[in-house]
Amino acid sequence: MGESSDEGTDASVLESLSADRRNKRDALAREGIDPYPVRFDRTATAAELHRRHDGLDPDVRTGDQVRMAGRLTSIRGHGKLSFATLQDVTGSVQLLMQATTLTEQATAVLANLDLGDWVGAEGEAVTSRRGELSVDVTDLHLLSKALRPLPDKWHGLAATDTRYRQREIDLLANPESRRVFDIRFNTIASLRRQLVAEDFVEVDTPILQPQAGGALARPFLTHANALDIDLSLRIAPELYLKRLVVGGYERVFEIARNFRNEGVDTRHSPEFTALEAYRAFGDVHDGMDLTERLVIEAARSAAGRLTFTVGGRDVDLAGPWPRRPLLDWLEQVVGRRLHPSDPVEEVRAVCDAHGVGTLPEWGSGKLIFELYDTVLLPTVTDPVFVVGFPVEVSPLARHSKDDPMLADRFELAIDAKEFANGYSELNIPEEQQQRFVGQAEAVARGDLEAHPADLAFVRALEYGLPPTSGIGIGVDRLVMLIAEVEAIRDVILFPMMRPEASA
RNA sequence: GCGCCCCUAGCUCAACGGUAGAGCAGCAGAUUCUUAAUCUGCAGGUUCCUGGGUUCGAGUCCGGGGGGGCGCACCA
Repeated sequence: MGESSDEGTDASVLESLSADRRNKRDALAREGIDPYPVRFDRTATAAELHRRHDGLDPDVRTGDQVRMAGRLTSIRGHGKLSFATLQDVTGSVQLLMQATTLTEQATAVLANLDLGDWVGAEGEAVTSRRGELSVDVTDLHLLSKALRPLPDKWHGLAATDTRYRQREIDLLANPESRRVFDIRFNTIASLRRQLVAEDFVEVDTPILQPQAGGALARPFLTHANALDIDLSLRIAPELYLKRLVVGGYERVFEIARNFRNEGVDTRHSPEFTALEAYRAFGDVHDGMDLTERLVIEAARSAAGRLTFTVGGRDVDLAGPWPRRPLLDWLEQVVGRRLHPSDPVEEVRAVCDAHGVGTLPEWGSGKLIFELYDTVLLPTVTDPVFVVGFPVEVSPLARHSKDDPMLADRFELAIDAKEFANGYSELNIPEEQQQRFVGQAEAVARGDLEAHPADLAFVRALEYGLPPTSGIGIGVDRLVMLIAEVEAIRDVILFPMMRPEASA
């Protein structure tokens, strides 16, 4: 927001609201009540209390003495009787506070309470006359003071930049935001659980790399002072993971934060999360099988269903998902069989006819890929595996046994977006070397996104990479689908933003 | 990068170019069954910043700057 806001110059209102809260805190301290106690022993969460006592008649005393802790989200003073809502990680429970039965300390704390304060409450589980499960509080502890007022309890927090910059209050004020991130973490937990169950080992590989490989993208650059060398932030963990397979880890995966120095929009974040998994002795078909299992089970586990609606479009994840050869599908749509071996001018003409923008240095394979990306992909809603991509745009994938210009590679398309990618890994060192040379020529032509030659990787292949199936899944996009949100920023806790105005 | 839109009280939002308002939150009071509690009263503002003008008058219209959103292009 405005910027003269540091230094306390804009001050007035917020300052006085905070001053009130500060004064209450200090008042308690003067009465000998520590406003920042070091610990509190909780004996029950809100969910546990509801589990134990839901369904009781009104005005019942259970005899169950509990100590609850959480944040105060609502206070309804009623003279000598007050109601409050205490919210913890599991849910919320009502506090019922009667002046006649509160301890002296509880009375003092209650008098100096504000919305947003962390409190610990001791008392008996009862139901109110209206039948709501409540804690009939006898003692009350301030656990930490909220010196700043929370957003509107009913309308929540709507200002988008505040939601992203101060995610903590977005989570506090907007249950919807909390729901989305619960789904995110459940999704990731499910992916991890499944892979571990299938004997994959979770590993971690370098984020700072001498050269960023494993994908085609512009990297972020940085510098290591100790070695006086330039480094890139990784754009994909692929090459290191395959080196681990060379080293004998037959099944590995990494849930990797990747960094790409490219556009920021609803579907792209410079910092995003990918799952990559490699499995020795498998091929591209095993990769598709694994991808389908992982995605379906993640959706079931995190959302409890397989149908989702995003932006008015219905997506059904129920399998098995169709597998469509790219060239067949393209033929149906453009009315002509294309192949990477076709003369560039002819493929380019098809691109022109379908309004696909091209660059002069692109070969037939790249042009075919662009046709897929801009003509075919946007028509997808339910999941489809597209198989058989030009080798020209797949520098790390094995060529197909019966067509050396096509790679044994799939992309998983859902809702007009690429969700996953995978292939039979190229494990022939000389061919990998040759592919890198081809990419180097692209660099020479000015292509900023060609794959750099990685000699350490080729050397690793020379020690022998077994036949290997590899997959990569875009975790953020998967979460967007399962949580039914349209902006990638809504599934990333702290998305990249310009810094707030400096003091 | 280009185009369109937005920025008003702590929060959510009003104000044909005409004295900046409401709800919630806050403060004071009433209230032992509320749960968006209710009732009475009070207070709360450099309208993101900055400069100029149609002019008597700018939150509103124009220029510059800042932040954000959406769309297009590149990308996953």
